Amino acid sequence: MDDRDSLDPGTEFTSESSWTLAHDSDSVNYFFSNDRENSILSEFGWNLQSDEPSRFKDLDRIEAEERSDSAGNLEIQRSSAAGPAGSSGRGSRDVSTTNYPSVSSSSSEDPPEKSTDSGGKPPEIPGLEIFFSKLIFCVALLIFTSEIFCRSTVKKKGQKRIRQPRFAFMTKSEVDHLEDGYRWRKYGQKAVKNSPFPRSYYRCTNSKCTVKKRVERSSEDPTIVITTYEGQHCHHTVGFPRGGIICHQATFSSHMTPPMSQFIYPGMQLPRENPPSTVVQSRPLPVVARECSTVSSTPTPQLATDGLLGDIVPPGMR
DNA sequence: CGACTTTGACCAGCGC
DNA sequence: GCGCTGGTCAAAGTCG
Repeated sequence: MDDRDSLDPGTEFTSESSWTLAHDSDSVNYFFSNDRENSILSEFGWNLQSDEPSRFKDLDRIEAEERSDSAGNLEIQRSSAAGPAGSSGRGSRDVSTTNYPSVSSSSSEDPPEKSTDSGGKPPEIPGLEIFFSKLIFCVALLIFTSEIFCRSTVKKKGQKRIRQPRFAFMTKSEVDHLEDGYRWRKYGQKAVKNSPFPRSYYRCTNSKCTVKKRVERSSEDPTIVITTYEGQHCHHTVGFPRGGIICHQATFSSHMTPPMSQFIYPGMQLPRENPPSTVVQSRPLPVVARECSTVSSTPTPQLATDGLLGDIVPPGMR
């Protein structure tokens, strides 16, 4: 029996802007995707990838496919169809901006990132970009950690390398290494087959912590950063540079099953099991894998006034 | 000077 | 066994 069941993966809870946590019960990987094209995030040009959860594959399968098939796609749905067009990978993405509505995250009609050409300079809002980057990762990480602690890793004798549960997040970002509340030390970088972009390897700087993460750009859409976490943190997050500290409520241990409510701030809507301020709207999900939950978060486009995470982190958690 | 990044070398796993 | 690839190590370099 799996503790993760406490999350009730079948539960659907959603709100105005919903993110989908796709959960393939046979694998250990979870993917977030934004399933509303006009969600606030995508309005700002920031979106987790929208896709049918069923199209997401677990990482091991992805890797197997990558190995066996030169065309090994990560099944990343492009939000800007032309891929690398025009811009050379990192740092090149425009925060599409002029008025948000023009962005429709996952549709193929998106023109390739055009940028500054038409008329005036599009107003850049790096603050927003950073803000939503952090927002996305904060929320994703919260769920991720809550999930990851629900799973105990069984060590087998003789196994040389124990692969811990891994979780991948795809985020539209021009920043490769997105802030997630922990401090990381880079320990390697490798060129990846079939990708022009290198993959970076990070380890949590906490000496007792074995969590690793890999960061790479999608070869199909360089604006997408794929971050893969492996392992579990055994410590609190560190503060963000501007003073916020997130999710320090839980003292993590491998056998814990932290309820989602431990990680989710009051503004967020929670699964049914976690009553506080739960507002559940039943809403048909587009295509739902065997198990799929929609985790809501209602990010307001309002910018933080007291730090980039100021309005992400609930007051009680600061 | 410590923390962190860079980067080439090395090792292990896997498919052929 | 061999070669390819991913993952890690560790020395050197960089930065604040």
